[in-house]
Amino acid sequence: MCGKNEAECCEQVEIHEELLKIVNETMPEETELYDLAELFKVFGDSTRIRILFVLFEAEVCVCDLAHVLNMTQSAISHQLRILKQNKLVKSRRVGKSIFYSLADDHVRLIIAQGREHIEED
Amino acid sequence: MCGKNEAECCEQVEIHEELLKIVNETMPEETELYDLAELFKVFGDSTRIRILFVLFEAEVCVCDLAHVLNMTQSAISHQLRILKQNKLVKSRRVGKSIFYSLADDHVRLIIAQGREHIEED
DNA sequence: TTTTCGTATGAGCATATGTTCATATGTTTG
DNA sequence: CAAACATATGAACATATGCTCATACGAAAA
Repeated sequence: MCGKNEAECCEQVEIHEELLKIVNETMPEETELYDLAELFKVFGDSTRIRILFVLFEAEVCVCDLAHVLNMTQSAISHQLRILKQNKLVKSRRVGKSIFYSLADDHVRLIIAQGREHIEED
Repeated sequence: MCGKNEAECCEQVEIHEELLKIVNETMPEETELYDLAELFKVFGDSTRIRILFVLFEAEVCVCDLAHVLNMTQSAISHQLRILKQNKLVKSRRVGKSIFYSLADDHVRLIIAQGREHIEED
């Protein structure tokens, strides 16, 4: 580990204090950091990503999602719950079925940015 | 579970076929879906998010990151490895220290979109 | 060259996560 | 009301993940 005491690290003392100050000013609250990580965690699963890509095209019921993605109704349902809790999708009941759709356009934008990133070189 | 056979689901047959066709056309390759999820997984941890917020402000060495975020050098180093592998940060050596900085601006954009989303209502 | 400093990394452990299975809930139909 | 259908949910299990500890690596200084 570096430095013998708090202020001494990498032989930089002033820069250190400066950095601490700036970071303390710009770093979001603990709650927001946690919520942010929580949000991205939702995007961090290929099953949920696939569900979102289907919802980019149409409003569909759980049953169709399961069929199109070739997965169990239960698995899909569990993931939809997570997507809904994080307000990425919304649902409405039509008879026995429940149709899911995108909650807002941030979802498209975030995924678009992600695609741009991984398509570099 | 729904439907007795493949084409029969929620009493919708044609819509089903239509959906399958559209999804097959627009759904990215398995590899890309996996990479996308992998990328967002990187953003899905508050420690890494905090590291990125520091790098938003300045180019810093591992030691300073550990100090500013009040975490072990090892823990920070492990996370930096993940961030680097996914090309979110880059590094350069200066003497004994290694300075890390943002790899590109997609990082800022993605996090900005995320913040917008969680700040709704 | 040996020591010191800054960083990287592998093993181990505790926790988190995704899927399956069984079952519950809610709606429509007979 | 009972049966059938669509979806939701809890428990269990296997895998993934983040941190710690010990240690290795790499560069600079003695």
